[in-house]
Amino acid sequence: MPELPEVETVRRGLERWVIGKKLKNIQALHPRVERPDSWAPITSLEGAKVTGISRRGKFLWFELDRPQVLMAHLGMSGQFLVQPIGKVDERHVRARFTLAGGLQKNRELRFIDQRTFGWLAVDNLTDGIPSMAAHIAPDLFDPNFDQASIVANLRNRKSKIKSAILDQQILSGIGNIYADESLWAAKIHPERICGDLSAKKINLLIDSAREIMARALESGGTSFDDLYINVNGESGYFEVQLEVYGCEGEPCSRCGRLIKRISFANRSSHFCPYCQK
DNA sequence: CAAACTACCTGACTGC
DNA sequence: TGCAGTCAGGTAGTTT
Repeated sequence: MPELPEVETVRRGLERWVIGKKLKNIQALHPRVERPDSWAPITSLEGAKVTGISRRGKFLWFELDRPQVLMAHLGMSGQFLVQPIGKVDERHVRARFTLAGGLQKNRELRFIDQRTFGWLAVDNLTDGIPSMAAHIAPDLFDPNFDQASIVANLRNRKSKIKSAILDQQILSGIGNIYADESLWAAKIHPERICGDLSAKKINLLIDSAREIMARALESGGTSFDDLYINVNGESGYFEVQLEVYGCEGEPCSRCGRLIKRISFANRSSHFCPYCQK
């Protein structure tokens, strides 16, 4: 569920509530909450102080006062919530950390995940990047994002453009919502072959994605229900600005034709059949 | 190798 | 009301 703007909203919330705290009484409450290739059980981080919260694409990690990091991915339904200790648990609490020290007392961090595609892990850094995120390309807001080389890379591909922009190893952060929204903004049909698009068109697509995600971030992310909420439990408001995602059968705001939904690569694509040839 | 497909889960909703 | 089918914001492993 969460894409870059939602994960970044969560990161900022964690930054505010968790930096400077020590992780205590760590509990893993579901057999799949830890990635099988975690370098150590998350409980081994007992007493670690959080010094920073970083992100690449949709991957998050907690920097600690020790060489390891606590790695996290929200998957389709993961959430972090900061709650008073002892407050009744939400329905799918998968892990818990008491936040010790600092000014606000008696708070705990909960990792909640209905569908269990999210995970936590202990990981190590190489050149500042955890091994579990090393295969993920820089995202559209990363200073290392090299747009010219990504455009060149895409122009050499034979896959459908939407599949390519969802591939986190080419460029990261874009998910199904922002892929559809960006393709609509750039007037590109999701099934167009990458190599058939001009460099200008691909640049427009990436610029559109960056601009749309920046606006979504200002609104606190996109959410339709309580499956995406920030660390304070609040929903984002960007859904009111969506042009195509979830708008099947509604008129396109540019041309008035009805938005269509098709299925490929096991997921839905929403687009305007007139604007996006 | 790149590209396409499948599996991994729970739960809400739709139509019969 | 029950039950089968569909759908959901993601990634990783396998197959072609």
